[in-house]
Amino acid sequence: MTGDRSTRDRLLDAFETLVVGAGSRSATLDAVAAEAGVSKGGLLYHFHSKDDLVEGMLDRLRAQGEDDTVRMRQAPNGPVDFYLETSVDSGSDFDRALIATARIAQESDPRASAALADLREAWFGVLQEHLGDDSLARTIQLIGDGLYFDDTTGLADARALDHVRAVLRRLDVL
Amino acid sequence: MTGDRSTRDRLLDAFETLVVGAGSRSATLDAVAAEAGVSKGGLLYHFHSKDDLVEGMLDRLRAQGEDDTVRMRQAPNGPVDFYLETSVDSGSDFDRALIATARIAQESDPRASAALADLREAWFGVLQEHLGDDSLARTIQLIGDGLYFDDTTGLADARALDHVRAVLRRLDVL
DNA sequence: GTCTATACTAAGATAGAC
DNA sequence: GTCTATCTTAGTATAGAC
Repeated sequence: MTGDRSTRDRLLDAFETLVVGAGSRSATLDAVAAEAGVSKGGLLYHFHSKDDLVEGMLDRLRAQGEDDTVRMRQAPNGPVDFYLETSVDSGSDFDRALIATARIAQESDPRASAALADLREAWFGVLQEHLGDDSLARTIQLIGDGLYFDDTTGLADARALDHVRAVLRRLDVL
Repeated sequence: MTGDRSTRDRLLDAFETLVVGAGSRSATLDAVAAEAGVSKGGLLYHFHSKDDLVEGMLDRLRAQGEDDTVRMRQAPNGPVDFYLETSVDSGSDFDRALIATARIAQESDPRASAALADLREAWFGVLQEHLGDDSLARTIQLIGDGLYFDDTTGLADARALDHVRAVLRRLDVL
């Protein structure tokens, strides 16, 4: 068990990086292989098709998502602040997988949409459980979605999170 | 001045429809021409390239956006409710143009990002002016972004808007 | 102003050597 | 398990007829 990533993992990393950076359209087999430092044939040994690459990414995302909800429940500053903070892209592996998945979901891939929907349901569950208030939980989830959207569209505002915290304090949530 | 749309407009409509439905990758010249009921050659007479199609769409979006901020200022239930309501896709021409543009922005087209940023700045200006509160204006804008994001990712919740209104009433905004 | 035909290019995928 | 070479398809764009 060294820190080395397997070729398979490096290929998934490369795929996500390219999808995040320029859309799945630009994440061609050639580009993914080059980014991972592997030949196209090498890539196709691990993943039979581009579609297979998506499946592999979603499998990894699901595992990462389970870890995330556990951390959300146990977060020192509470699940709400944890959720908001992690809605802004911190550059983690999980963020990258999430952004890549959302992009692919928007290109009408039902498997990606389903994976995202599952994740969101889990997050909402933790928020609802903690707040005991559907409207508040939904609204906070929407704020998280907004932070996330702005980030991925290049519209991010550095002070956005502080503004949100100020408003949530008025609602006695933080 | 009849209700007929010019071929040029029908081509832009078709382009937006395809981008919204399946991403700009699927909005091929063949597909756009077919959707508009024109041959590929006919399309290329009006728009010299796919890129030209994007420019045409952005020009139209800017004009639609100016109309929208005027309506937002004059909305009977106030700008906040107008903004939130129009953040959910109502199927209007403007919504379609906006969703198409956001998708193209996410594929790293700086012109699309810039057009979106201008629109958002205008909306924020109206919210800020009406509320006199930066934190609240930003937070409401994020909620709108969240509503919009959920809509475009197939995660929309029919009751989301009601939940948001309930929370905003607690803040004496609505 | 719109059409058909076609050249060019890029991407996905396969086969088989090493 | 990874490589090179190659086939095939699909998409962009041009040329020129009508």
